[in-house]
Amino acid sequence: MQEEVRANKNLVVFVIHGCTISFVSIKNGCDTCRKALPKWSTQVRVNSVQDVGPLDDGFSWRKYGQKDILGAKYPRAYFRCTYRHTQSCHASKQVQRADGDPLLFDVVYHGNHTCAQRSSQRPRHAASGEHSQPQTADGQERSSIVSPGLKAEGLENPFSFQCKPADAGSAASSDFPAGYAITASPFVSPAMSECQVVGNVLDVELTSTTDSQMADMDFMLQLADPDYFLDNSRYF
DNA sequence: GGCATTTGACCGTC
DNA sequence: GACGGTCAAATGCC
Repeated sequence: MQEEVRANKNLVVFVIHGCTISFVSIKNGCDTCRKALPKWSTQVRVNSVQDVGPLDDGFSWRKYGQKDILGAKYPRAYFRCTYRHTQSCHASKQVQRADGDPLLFDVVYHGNHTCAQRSSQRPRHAASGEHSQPQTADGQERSSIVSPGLKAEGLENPFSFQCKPADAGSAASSDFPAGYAITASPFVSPAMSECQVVGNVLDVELTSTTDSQMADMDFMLQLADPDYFLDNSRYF
């Protein structure tokens, strides 16, 4: 499943079937807290140009900006969590249509939601903008849909995994406790049937070619608790 | 009225 | 100076 892993002492980047997940270590001497936030991206394909359903990932986002990016055909939209101020949730994301494929969106997430709120209610401007709720042909709102294959595996949240150390006795895995569960919220798309998440993060086998500390780590990557990940970032 | 998006201006980084 | 990211005033919708 792993396509590529790029890692050094400060940064680890996973590229898995088109889905890039990068973590900036909190120990890398960054200037701001924002830079220490986990960052990952995914690509989402829609069925039609008008179909922006996949951009509703279950959280409530507020658009705060849009920029034309040099060399990019389409502008980049900037979103932050609606509860940024009320709950100090600093999750944000950037959405940009791919140049070569208008049906493909590049979505980059920064930080994890510290708010516990999902966008169960329909956004006020659901008919416009880039995170409208997916709707059925008759205009009814589509309920949350879980990827069938993952649902079959008993995962209500398709991107919530259990840690799976390859070797419970190894020094590396002892600090990465089995059963440690966190949630990759951005990938919980209620619009799974409407789109194709090009990259799925399921099982990451991380093998270092440059750092002996990283040798043959095999674990289930989980995203919702970056603090834990960053605390253990010495492995990267 | 409250909350959302839009969009030009501003700021920080390279 | 160019560029990307964010701010905030203006505006619109419910």
